Amino acid sequence: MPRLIDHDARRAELAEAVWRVLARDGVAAVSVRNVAAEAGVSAGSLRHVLPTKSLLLAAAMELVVERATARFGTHPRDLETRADAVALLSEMLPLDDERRLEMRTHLALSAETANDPALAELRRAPDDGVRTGCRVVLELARAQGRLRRGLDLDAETLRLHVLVDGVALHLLGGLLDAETARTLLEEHLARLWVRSGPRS
Amino acid sequence: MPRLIDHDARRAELAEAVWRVLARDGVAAVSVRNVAAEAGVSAGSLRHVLPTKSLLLAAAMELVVERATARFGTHPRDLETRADAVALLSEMLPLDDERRLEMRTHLALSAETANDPALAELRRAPDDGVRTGCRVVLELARAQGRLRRGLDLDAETLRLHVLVDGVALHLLGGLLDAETARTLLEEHLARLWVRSGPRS
DNA sequence: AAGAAAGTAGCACGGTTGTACTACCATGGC
DNA sequence: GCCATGGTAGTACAACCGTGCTACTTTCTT
Repeated sequence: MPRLIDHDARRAELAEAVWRVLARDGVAAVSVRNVAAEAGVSAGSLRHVLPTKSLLLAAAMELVVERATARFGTHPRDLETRADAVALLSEMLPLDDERRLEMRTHLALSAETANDPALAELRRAPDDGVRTGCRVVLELARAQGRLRRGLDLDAETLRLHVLVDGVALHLLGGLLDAETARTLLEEHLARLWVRSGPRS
Repeated sequence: MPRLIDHDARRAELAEAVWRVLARDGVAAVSVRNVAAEAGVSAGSLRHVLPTKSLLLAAAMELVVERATARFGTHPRDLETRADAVALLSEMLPLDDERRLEMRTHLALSAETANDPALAELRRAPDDGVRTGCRVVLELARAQGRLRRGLDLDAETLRLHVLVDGVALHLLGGLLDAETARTLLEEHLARLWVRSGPRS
């Protein structure tokens, strides 16, 4: 047997190369050759792991979801203060380079959905992830008695999801800075929280 | 002199052809030849009006802004009820095929900004347009005495802008239907309006 | 030590791309 | 009637695309 490589790790490296090319040079520059060069391997070698371009793009999209859910999953889950809830939600915002790359990839490849049936299925995954992320935050808050009574959790999840995506889009476009983004989330949650009862 | 054509009209036809190819087949399919075929002319003829691909894409982007501002500008401007305000804001949402095409174009070409310096400048125009649209709605409401006192118009414009973009994104992604989109706007405005005083 | 398997690199292919350039056509002013 | 001119179409070219295929290298098993 020859040297074995970790296929998953390799796929991740190549997917990240897609992210970088995408962000730096645009969708049009995402070719098998360019991505291979960015990853420091030959095109033939890349094709050994990801045989078609469609699979390459799918891997790039899948890694976005994987990284985002991992990040969200390892975040501490006690919502001591409202700021903790904001911090948890902020995990889904493009606040550093890594997350900006991920979101740009998500947006660009979502647009390419029409062309590539393999991407069509994956398009829903990030949206679903953010949706359940929002829901989880609200459910945690409710479990800890922070939420006002009589709130429709479905409706509030939807509203929060719209807000988070709107803020994310504006962050990516440079229309918002991190601080005001935080404030927007904070103010939104303030309307859902119990009226500063015991200590929140 | 030979037959003269209306260059502006021609540019608009070609820009709309870009929209359609973009939405139907994805960004990758937007080539000079494909767009020319979609518009029913030859590539050579297209190049006579839009000499480079960069200019073609810029024309597609410019038409988005042009159409959107025209639509917003001709909308009746009396905010008799809150529903009128919602209707005015809805002008900026992708609620019909034309506006869906426009938004998809805006999103896709924004992502391509890195590649094309000519697009980089145009990227801000749609954002600025929506922003001032939101501001205009709030200013009209205030002028007609519908707004609560003590509101920071800058801050509220920003919040409304985030909401409108979030709703627009969700509409385009099929995560929202027109009716709930309308409700979201309505509820947001309800918090800014005077407490149903004289009759609103 | 030897061979088989896994990984790598690279070339070849048909096709498409953006753009330059040229020939052709239709029309308006003289 | 004619020709200059704006519009149209088509071809040519170098570059790049995705993908198939083949040689070469490396390493583990026997």
